[in-house]
Amino acid sequence: MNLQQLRTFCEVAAELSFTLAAKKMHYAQSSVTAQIRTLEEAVGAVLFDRRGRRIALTEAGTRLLPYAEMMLRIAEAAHKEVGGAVTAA
Amino acid sequence: MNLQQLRTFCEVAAELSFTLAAKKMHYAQSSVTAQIRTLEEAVGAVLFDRRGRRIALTEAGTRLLPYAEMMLRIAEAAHKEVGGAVTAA
DNA sequence: TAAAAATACTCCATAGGTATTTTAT
DNA sequence: ATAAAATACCTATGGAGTATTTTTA
Repeated sequence: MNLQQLRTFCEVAAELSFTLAAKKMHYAQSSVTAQIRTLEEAVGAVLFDRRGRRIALTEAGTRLLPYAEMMLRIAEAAHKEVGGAVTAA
Repeated sequence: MNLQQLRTFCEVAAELSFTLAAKKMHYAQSSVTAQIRTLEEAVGAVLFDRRGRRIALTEAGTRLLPYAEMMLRIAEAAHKEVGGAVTAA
């Protein structure tokens, strides 16, 4: 599990489409597929139901979502807080 | 910035030693050095003062630490919550 | 001089891409 | 027939290692 996968996961969950998420994030569609698959392996659960051209969050995916969003928010906050640091105490 | 770097960062901050952190985490010492350097580049700040064989958290490092710990805690919680899922709603 | 961090380098795993195939509307 | 996801395959980057050098207590 890593932050980039979580970003992609959130985007796919928002769009409910691998293809649209890929476009928004400037990834190839196959890269999004791969990222989600890797994330699914990492957490040990299927995150999306693939039903032909429709996808939907599974229960596991639904549970993961708020955690993912939280981590991304914190990562962003950390980046701001620390990146602004001049390292002079 | 990724979770593995943050784990390593927390361990180094706890031990105040690249070498000890490497041992604990079963990394080579040079890998820890590299991870920290990459993380420093990612956040745009030096995280440790290297003073010969002593190292110490910089102010930026001190600021980052609680965020890193928080992200790791949430990641662990997410893993538990979701990994336990049977995906059957 | 001894212990720790940095550096130089090598190797391999994987992330990302393109092209194609499968699948369900 | 078409649009979306999966798959096959390739390449390049970088993550991790070993070996060595630099540094300072």
